[in-house]
Amino acid sequence: MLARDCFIAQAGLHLRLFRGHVSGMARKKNSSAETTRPRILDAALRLFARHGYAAVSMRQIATDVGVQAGTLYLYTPDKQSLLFELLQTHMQGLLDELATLPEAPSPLAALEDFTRFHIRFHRARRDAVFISYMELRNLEAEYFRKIEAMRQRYEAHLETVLERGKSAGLFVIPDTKLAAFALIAMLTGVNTWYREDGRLSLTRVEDIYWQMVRKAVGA
Amino acid sequence: MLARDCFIAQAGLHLRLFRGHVSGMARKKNSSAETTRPRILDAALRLFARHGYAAVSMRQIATDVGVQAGTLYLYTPDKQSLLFELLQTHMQGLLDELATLPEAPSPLAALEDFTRFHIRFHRARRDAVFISYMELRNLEAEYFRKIEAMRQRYEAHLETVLERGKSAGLFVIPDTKLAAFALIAMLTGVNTWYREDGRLSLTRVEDIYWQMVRKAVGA
DNA sequence: GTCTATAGCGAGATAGAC
DNA sequence: GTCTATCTCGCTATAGAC
Repeated sequence: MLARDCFIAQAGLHLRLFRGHVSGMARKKNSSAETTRPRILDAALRLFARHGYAAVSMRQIATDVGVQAGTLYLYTPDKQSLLFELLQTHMQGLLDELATLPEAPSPLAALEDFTRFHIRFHRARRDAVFISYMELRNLEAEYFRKIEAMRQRYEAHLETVLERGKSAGLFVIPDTKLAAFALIAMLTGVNTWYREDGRLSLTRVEDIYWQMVRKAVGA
Repeated sequence: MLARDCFIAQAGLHLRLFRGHVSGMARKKNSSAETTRPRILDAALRLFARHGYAAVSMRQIATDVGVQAGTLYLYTPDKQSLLFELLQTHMQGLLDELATLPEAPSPLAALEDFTRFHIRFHRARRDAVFISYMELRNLEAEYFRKIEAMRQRYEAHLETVLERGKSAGLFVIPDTKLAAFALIAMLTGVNTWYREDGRLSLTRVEDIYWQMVRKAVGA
């Protein structure tokens, strides 16, 4: 609680300092500054996914980026902020890309679009997905609520699709909320076993999962 | 490998010392010795599940049990052995209980039995399940392989059921392995949202999931 | 069988030189 | 903008008293 307030204050301060610095200078000669921060986030993403948030030290992240540990604190107020930013960026990207899906002509088409989108997006960002599911508990309460709210907006999209198909008499679903949970868990599960050099292409996997999804909702 | 042998040797040593002490004395007044080890495992299970293996300190486990940190090392050679024993015990329990399921009269009945068993068992041991999925990466290679092999034996059971139903013309399944992965992910997902005080009983949840499973395999 | 005490190490984070 | 140096803290694990 106290730690939380302290953290928010620090995050605000850091943001202000960082923006002021960028807008105040016209030079662009030393481009490492613009690329260091993304590289820190990339390294943190990969290391957190591989070893777990708690198991990764700031020193490891720094080594991976090629800077000293102290340098990290020019770009983030602390380790927790790094995690939160990764999760928030991931969830926002998920919602943004979902919003770009074209309006489907039918609930069935909308469900297929969602199925293929979910598999593709989650596969492409498997590290972020893994962190999103595993490290939520390491977020302080306020941050946790924000990420959780974004996740629920994503689930709500699928629920709406299912509800429409049910109302139109196309789907047979005993419980819309449970069906949404079940389908998302099933689709996300692809990440636990799929390998690029396996016997199936991702498109083929999409096809097979779509068949199972379609049958599961009784269409 | 070395660590494991070391652990067994030490556990044996400890057992011998302990027995010698008890048999040498007639008293039984201080019974804490028999209960301390299980209590350590219980505490570790709960804390690992809640905060993650790397985030939990031996001091926290000791505090939870009500002993000093140093005392833990009378019952386990190190922290990693604690994790491995929890995972192994869980997986063995899963396989043992699966083996007690009565022979089903048909592949459809066998699939229903599996579905309900999986939901019930995984719900009852959610902490161990969570650790099994999250903390595998914290195991050293040798330990990892052992747990992984047990998991594959469990999956093989479901694949066999699906294959039989497919051969009998009861199921329509484009790919048996993918269907097994998909169903297990879907069923395990119950743990992420189910609450004892929610609107649905676990039996009702089993019913609803079984309907979805049955339709997904085309039966 | 549990305690206190501590060795030895590495963590997160900060200060100030350049 | 990055470095070196360092503060303070908590960790795993061990030693030895009782």
